[in-house]
Amino acid sequence: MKNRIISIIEKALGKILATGQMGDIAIPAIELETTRDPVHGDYATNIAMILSSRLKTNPRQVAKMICDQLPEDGEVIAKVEIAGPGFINFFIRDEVWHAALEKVDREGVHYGYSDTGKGQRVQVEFVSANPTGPLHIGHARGAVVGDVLANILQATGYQVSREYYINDAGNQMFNLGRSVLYRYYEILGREIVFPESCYQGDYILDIAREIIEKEGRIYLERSEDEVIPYFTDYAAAIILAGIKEDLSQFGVVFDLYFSERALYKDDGVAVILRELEQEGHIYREEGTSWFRTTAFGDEKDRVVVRQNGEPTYFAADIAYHKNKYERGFSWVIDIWGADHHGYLPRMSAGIQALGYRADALKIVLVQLVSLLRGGKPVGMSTRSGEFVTLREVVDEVGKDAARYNFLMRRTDSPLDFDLELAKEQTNENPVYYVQYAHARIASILRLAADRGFVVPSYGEVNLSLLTMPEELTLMKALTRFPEIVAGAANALEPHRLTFFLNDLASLFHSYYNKCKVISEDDSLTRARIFLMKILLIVLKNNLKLLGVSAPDKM
RNA sequence: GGGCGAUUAGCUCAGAUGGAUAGAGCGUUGGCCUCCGAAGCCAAAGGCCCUGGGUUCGAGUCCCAGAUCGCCCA
Repeated sequence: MKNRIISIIEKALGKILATGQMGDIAIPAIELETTRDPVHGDYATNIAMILSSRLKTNPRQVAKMICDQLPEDGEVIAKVEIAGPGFINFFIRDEVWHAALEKVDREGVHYGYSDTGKGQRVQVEFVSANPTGPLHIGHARGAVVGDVLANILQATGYQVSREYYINDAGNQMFNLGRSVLYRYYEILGREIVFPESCYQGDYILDIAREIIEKEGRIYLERSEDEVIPYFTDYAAAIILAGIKEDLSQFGVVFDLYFSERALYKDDGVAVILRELEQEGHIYREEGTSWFRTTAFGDEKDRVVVRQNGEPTYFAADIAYHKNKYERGFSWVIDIWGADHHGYLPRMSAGIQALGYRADALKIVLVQLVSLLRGGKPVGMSTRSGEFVTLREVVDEVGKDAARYNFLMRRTDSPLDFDLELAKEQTNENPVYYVQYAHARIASILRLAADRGFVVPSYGEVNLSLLTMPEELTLMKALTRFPEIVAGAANALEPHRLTFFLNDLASLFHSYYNKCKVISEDDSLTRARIFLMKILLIVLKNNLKLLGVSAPDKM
């Protein structure tokens, strides 16, 4: 639609240039925007104002020249107006909007999808929490954002893979094993002081009990160093299984769980470091290996191997990202907590040193969540074991409300999550507003069916009967859905979908209160049923991208 | 001390590549169910878009400086 009008404008400009009235200037890119106020038509362009500033003439005069050259066939454009300082406003014929609904009807569950991604392989890595304890509310936001971004990218034609990176090779894993072992000692009666640095949560006790149940006291005899790796693996396996289970309850499923340990197999990390050293990206100083990240814009160089020979997380991350690209992903998206933002320049430097373009890695920072209950903050700390788990939140407020609440803000804006509010099934809770619209429409269609109406297809209704301003507004909004999805994908901003959804629901509720879909007039009723059918499709497709259910009754 | 982000209605927040009279929810006030689902709708009140400069036909949006808040780093 937009492009059609732009090309019409271009043609008009071409004619003017040919007459030489404007002298010899280049035509700038024509920008056509959708207007805010219907008084300004459907689309507007500022081209006359831009040209006039170059020509040093009156913008309205330039606009007049352009308008005079616009064709008058009236196939698409109903009216053109010059307004304000020199805008050219385009009014689109109603029939054009009617015709646009055909596409929605035809594409159905695929409406809104596009192929702009052209099948490029994209990896979205998210959550990636250490398997040292259950996921908590802070992880939940990242989980939803990653999941929905993946959905959106899929909808825009990318081939998407969801991945969870398991940091299972570091110090805190050792600490996990030690925590379980000490609880094991404790339960079996050995007197110990449980260190503060260890994980305090009850789940540690549960794991220790399970080991005792299955294997008894046999580990009491052996040395800590000998036993801890076993305890670590045992605990990590149980915790990871729990994480997977919690995520799946939350509607998040990964294609791959990638273990950090796999990177160290066959000396993998060391090999990559040697390669980078040969290429001059790494240098040594007093036994420490440094990555020259400053060469790629980082503020200082970073350690990759410590004096004791132990590689840093950064070293593993470089190896991991190399691995990602070697698996054929042309584009990699990492979802990080915003508190890691300081890590961004070195990661970018890392992949550039590996020879990949800086824009092959996109990092989405997700801001902190403050958990509230009835307006009061709920404390959280993994170590101390005082936290609200993802599982508890999902059990309490439900998957739909939880997901929707995390999607109501830009990802880079901090978010308050109030358990009481999210649980309330009232108008305080936006997810119900949208779901209610869906259920209401479904209910209308049920009633229509009872009255003997069959839901019609595009060719079976006369849409010119839909003359209410609300109906036209609704149609225009519905045809914007593909743009919204594409925009959300392009900007990696999932919240745009929730705002659009809210707008649609609002348009519908307003329309619903103004007139009745089912009336005495059969052909009008059929046209309106068709409009409701189309609206239902868009609501459902949008909700699906968010991973939120679209109930027919509630 | 350095870096990143934020600052828009009483509160929580949207404002896509700079556009015409600044948007929503909550809260407040007042209306709307004999009528397809009131988990809804309509209306009103409420704003030096943090401050000061700059860029230009035009700035909530872009640039610079400052203030305040949050986070990261030494």
